[in-house]
Amino acid sequence: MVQIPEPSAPSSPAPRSVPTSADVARLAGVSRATVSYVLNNTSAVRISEPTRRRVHEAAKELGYVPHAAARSLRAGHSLMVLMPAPAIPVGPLYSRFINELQWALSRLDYTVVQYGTIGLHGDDAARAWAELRPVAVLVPGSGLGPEGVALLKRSGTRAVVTLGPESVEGAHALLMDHESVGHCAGAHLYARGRRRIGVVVPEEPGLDVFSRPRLDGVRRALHGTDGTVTDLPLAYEEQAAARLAADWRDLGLDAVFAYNDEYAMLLMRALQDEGVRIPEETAVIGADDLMLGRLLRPRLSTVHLELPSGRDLAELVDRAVRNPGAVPETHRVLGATVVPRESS
Amino acid sequence: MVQIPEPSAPSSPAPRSVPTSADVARLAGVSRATVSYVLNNTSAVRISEPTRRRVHEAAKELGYVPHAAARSLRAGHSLMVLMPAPAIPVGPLYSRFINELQWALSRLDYTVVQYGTIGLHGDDAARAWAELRPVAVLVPGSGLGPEGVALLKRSGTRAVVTLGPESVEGAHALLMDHESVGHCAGAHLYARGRRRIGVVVPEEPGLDVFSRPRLDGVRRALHGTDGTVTDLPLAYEEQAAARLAADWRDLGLDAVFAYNDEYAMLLMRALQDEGVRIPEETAVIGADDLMLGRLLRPRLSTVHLELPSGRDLAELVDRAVRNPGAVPETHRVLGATVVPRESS
DNA sequence: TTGAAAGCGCTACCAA
DNA sequence: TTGGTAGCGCTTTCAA
Repeated sequence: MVQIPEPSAPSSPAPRSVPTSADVARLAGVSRATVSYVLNNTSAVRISEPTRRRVHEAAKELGYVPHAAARSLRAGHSLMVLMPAPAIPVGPLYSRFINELQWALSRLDYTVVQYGTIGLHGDDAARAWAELRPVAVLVPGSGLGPEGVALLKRSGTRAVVTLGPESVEGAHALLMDHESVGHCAGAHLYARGRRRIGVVVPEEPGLDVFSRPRLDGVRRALHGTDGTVTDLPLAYEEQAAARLAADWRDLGLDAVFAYNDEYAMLLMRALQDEGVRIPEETAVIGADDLMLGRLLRPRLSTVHLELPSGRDLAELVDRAVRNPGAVPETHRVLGATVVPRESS
Repeated sequence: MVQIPEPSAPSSPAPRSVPTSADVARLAGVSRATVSYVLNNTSAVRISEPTRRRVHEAAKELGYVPHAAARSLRAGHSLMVLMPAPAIPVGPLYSRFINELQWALSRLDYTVVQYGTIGLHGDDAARAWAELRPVAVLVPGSGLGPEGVALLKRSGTRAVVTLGPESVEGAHALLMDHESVGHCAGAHLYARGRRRIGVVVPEEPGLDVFSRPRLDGVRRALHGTDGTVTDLPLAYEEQAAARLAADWRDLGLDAVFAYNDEYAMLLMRALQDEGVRIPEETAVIGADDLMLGRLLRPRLSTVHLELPSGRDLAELVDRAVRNPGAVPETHRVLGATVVPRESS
């Protein structure tokens, strides 16, 4: 435990302590109860106007700020919605989604907190979250098991919502089915007459949560046809891409689903440098529909992802919080549609 | 205020309340004090092994999780380091930095919390942060004034650190001087013999915090020379770039600093589509040194940014927390160096 | 209209 | 080695 020294050093000018509602009460010449009534605009109680003014002035003079922990301790609950902070760099798509969600939740009076839980896994993470007694927990990705959900609920969390590939017992689920992304891409390539399809699988750790299902999706799309699927491990580096491109013709592929637009750009560049003609020799398709892809030549075909609207998710959370006994909802929320452009 | 109904609905199976340390004590047949000693491994007190076991078993059986708010209320402080969650989509550079910082701070026993404060501004935001009684607050960008800092400090925050263009009275400052980024780029282009230099200024709101200083930096680099600087407002859209490119030759520019690599790619593509030869007719340089730039043809020159290491910042925070009376430190932390490639 | 006081869950002091 | 208990800051019931 970190030792925090008391502010006894003579260097600090005026280590006077943090003002409490009692200080405000004293200065205003009223009781703490009155202070609370005034500052919270308690409607059940009428306080005379002069008193209100005195309290407000005292609070302002002292720079009084209420203590959230004390308040929620007393209240027995907070309106905190907790999300683990993403451990991997996250694209503009997801950033936008988070922002929208925060906005929508704050309109409903909730407070969104992203909690950095790097290094904690599974139930340890769940326990750490539970210590904060959030009213709801939103967990992107996998990693939270049924035990974690149970733990949270026993600690008073009224709604647990997962955003990930699969639903978890006891939790609401927003199924982001990345398998469908792969399926989309695979079906598209097959429809375009491609038969030997490569699928880039990023070597970066943490991305397998998405890349595995995307690969599986392509496999499913090609299942029972005369097409084949080859997985292509690839690190997000120029040389790795160059190596892959050098061997390209030996692989005998006529199409590739490159995991996402960024990997697609990386690979496409390497292929072009190697003289592979796109889309004639090899069709390329990415995913995420980044601006980036429109700027490539040939323009990159992609799979457009439709994330749930922040407002919808906020409403789901609110509903779940108000009715914690209800049976968990499960929604498929990842709309995947092909945006055909020039590269496929 | 959102009304949270008591779990009285018959639908919820067992709305038994959240176990407290008193419950654990009761089940283990010991006092709450003993429970606290055991679960916190208090070294000043020796508890017999059988008792320890009983307590641990009881805690596990009940699924007991301590209540962070109660603990920090009692302790008088928390080890929470608060950051406002970024409101704009943030690049991989910054994501990496945040992660590193979180990791480093958690090694020092701090807990990093990103607090969503969309819609709150200036002192309102500061007040909202202060309610959580964080031990330290890290504020990227501008937007926090001296009053906000004072407010936080009066509420017990022991360290306020800003990461932004300018230092704020009373707070430690990590000066991210984007002016130097522009200066770098401008000096580079001038050295390459360019004289009529355009500077892309994104029209997206929220980016002016960075774009303004970058523009100023270019101006400073060219000040007192025979070079000229023209600002080029540009939205991050294909058509906007196409319009700008269509007028390009009329502008009579021989170089452009495109704010960052993404805008550089957008503009470069539009220019190439317009038949403008790069770098012969117009030199292009971006910033951020994204992978992206290396994949363009010609390869994009860029300004590489060196953010402070998360570990260093974590140590600054720790130092500041332990010695809150000390005079605020100010560090310039944004290393900017040109990476010349083929586009300039 | 205002005040006194209980108590949220926890830790740490003091006593046994 | 263990237990009793005060009190962190706040809200809210009950009395005045």
